[in-house]
Amino acid sequence: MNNISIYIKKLRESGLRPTRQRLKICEVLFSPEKTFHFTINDLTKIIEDKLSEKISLATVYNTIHAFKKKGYLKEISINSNKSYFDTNVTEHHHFFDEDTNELIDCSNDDIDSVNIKKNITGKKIKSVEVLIKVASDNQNQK
Amino acid sequence: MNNISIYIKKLRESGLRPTRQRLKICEVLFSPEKTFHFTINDLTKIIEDKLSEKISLATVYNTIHAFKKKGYLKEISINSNKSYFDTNVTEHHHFFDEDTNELIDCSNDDIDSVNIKKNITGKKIKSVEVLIKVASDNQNQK
DNA sequence: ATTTACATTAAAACAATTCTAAACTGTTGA
DNA sequence: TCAACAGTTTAGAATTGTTTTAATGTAAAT
Repeated sequence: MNNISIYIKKLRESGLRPTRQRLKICEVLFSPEKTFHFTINDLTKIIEDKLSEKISLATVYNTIHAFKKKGYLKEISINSNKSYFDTNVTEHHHFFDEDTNELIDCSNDDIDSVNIKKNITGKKIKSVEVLIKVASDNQNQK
Repeated sequence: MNNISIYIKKLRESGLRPTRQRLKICEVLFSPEKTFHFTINDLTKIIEDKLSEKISLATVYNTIHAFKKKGYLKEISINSNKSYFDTNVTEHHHFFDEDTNELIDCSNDDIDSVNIKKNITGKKIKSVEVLIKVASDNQNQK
């Protein structure tokens, strides 16, 4: 199965028709070997560079949201004015570099698995996210 | 030392002069026995109820930011359009109820302490936050 | 090919936050 | 005491990220 068919499959499974714009979004998101983090703004810029034409923000937002809902993307919990997404949808945690505003994946070498001993009654755990904020030694906490 | 003097001390230590508006903010934040979570909007509403007059958003924002910088308040990492703050500044973690958009403190009974094995070179760990998202059993992940 | 339901788009709306500029207040020092 | 200054409050404007809207365009089913 070639890349395009995979993209079409992902789009359909997310309830979306494969269109030129959405396939381009897929190419940017799912063709790189390494997973990565992005904001909507980042993504739009990358797509417009590759496409050499404008893409509507509304299209980007709606596609990203559908992928997130389907589980093809994860949104990272972070207090920022912007939303950060991750193409790595496996269970993992993050460092956040306050000097550069950059997210960095945590590997199993970096952190022991988190053990939740007790949950809220009547609720189900949907996700567990660890965010480790770091900064240069000589810098104040944000 | 009475409450007012404590508030004045906190304000001065945060680089702010004690004014009527700011003392009211302190009263709402620091007089309750139990710590709590709030958004700027929540806080503004509470203050206006107590004060029976309007307080400018700019005043609330500037005071909250000064307290956060000084460490008298913590901001919780969460992907939401709003910022959530916590008057509990001790190291602890949170449940986030996706049904009600409510933050709930995690106690030591709920979670084992998180062990970071390896850090990013040249950086210092500023904080470690765990966010456990929960929802009703019969509900989809947001 | 026609039809229908869904997509794309630019622009408007919206919400949280930050900025601005004018009026105000508390403090300091003549 | 009171002028002068530094910092404060305020309403409203500006900014930013995101969502909605309504008109036009396109994919896919018949």
